[in-house]
Amino acid sequence: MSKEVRVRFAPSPTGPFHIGGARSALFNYLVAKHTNGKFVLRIEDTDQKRSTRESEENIKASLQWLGINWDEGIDAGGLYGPYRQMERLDLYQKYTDQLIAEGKAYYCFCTPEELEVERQAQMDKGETPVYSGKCRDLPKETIEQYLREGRPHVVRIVTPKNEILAVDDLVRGHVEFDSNIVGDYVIVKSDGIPVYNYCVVLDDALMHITHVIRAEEHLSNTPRQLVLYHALGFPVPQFAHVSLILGKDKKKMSKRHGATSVEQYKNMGYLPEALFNFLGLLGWTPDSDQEIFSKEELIEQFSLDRVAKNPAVFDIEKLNWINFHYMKQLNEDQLYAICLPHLQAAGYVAEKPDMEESAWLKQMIWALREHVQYGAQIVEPAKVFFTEDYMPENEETAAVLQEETAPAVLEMFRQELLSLPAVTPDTVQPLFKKIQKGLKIKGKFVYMPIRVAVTGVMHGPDLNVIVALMGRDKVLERLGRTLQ
RNA sequence: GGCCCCUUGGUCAAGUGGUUAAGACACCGCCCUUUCACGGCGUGAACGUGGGUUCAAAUCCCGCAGGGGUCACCA
Repeated sequence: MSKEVRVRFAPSPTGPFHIGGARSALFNYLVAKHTNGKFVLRIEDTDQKRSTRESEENIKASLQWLGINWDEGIDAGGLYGPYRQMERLDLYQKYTDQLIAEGKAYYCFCTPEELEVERQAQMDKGETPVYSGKCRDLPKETIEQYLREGRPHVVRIVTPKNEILAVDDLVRGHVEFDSNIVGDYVIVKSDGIPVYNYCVVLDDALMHITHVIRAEEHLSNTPRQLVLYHALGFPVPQFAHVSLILGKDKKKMSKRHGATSVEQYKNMGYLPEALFNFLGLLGWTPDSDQEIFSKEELIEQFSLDRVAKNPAVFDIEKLNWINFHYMKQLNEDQLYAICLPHLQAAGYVAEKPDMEESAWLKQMIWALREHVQYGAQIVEPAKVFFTEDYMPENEETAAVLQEETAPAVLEMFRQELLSLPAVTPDTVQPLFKKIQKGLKIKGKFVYMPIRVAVTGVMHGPDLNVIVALMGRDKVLERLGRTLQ
């Protein structure tokens, strides 16, 4: 048995939790669970300007909602904490001192202006901007003097020249980079806070992470990090760079593409199981035709060697299909819970419906379930029950009421309904047959005029169900309005 | 622009030298149905391009094109 697999998800809390982050977290989680390893959650909050506790909470809540639980990290504890980078500053400092003492890193006093000029010159020549190394060999006395003077400075890592930095990526294969394009980059900012590339390496190494599974945008960071692993003498973990999730236009998914945060999907009434399932299939395929996966099945079957190299477009239609599948498994109460908030948001239902109303709502929602792929979709079909200013939606629909037999049908239905002791789906259904026989017309000419008069549209659940749900008074009133 | 990654139907994708090039979503059609939907059945639809290698290439090699990512004292 080789050593335990330890993976991590290390988001920076700088905004709503993105769907792409969720997929990275999911893949890490699946690898951990599949191998009986550990999944660590670490917060990368060294960007003080953009990091917020609110975002951190959002990330945790989203992860929990999805059912992606972490074994170690924020709130969970563990042997290698703290798990928030800003709380690890002392640790970083120790290694920085060590690196400097060993001559593997050095103070740099170049001003941003100077650097900008250098960079621009290199860009103009069509070269990759790389730090010149100007401060690399500053005399010891000069350094000490500058330090005493309190000159602003950063710390840079010494990157060896003319080396090949190679990574054997678990999904991309062997990838090589030229160390000359890396240069002596900054590892500690002038405010004393270490930079991302430095923290990750230290943290991943110190937390004994064995597999770094992250989005492809980090692939080009890997050579930088490799330099650090070498300088610090830490073992290099396995890397797996998973391709990005794209929007419809094949560009990295962003706000322009509609909902991009996990929270938004939650709020739209998607089910966590569905998103979990969908995200799992985005960039990974089983070696079978299976499309619907429970969490357990995904854990059992997942493996990095079946992760696709090419980026995947986020296909909302497929998500809807998967979500619908899970929606069909809900019972009345569960479906009600998912749909209610949307009815309330639409202004159709009060904040706290009473017993009677919620009982009715449950029936109504249940009747519409075939039309609802995710919670928010309840609003459209439910509209007929709450809006009074409805009209036949188009000419074709309006024409139904112009049929020769329509008035007679509506009138007859009104009479029948009036004399019905109790209005239920079962008692209403026979009325249609009765009218059909009485007027000797096709069923379509019975159902359609009534349907349009009552709902304004030509489609929807069974008419008897609609009538029963709407109640006698409302139906009579609507029939009357049309008959005038 | 440099570096890096990617390229099979509209979308997700299987495929690792010989297949009628799977399957799913979507689309379209048919059936079911008072209607829409659900459900069932079915059709159409793909290897970016040019060169090689080979008896044989979606699969291997090279060029090109296209898309994407990244080049910070952001993560």
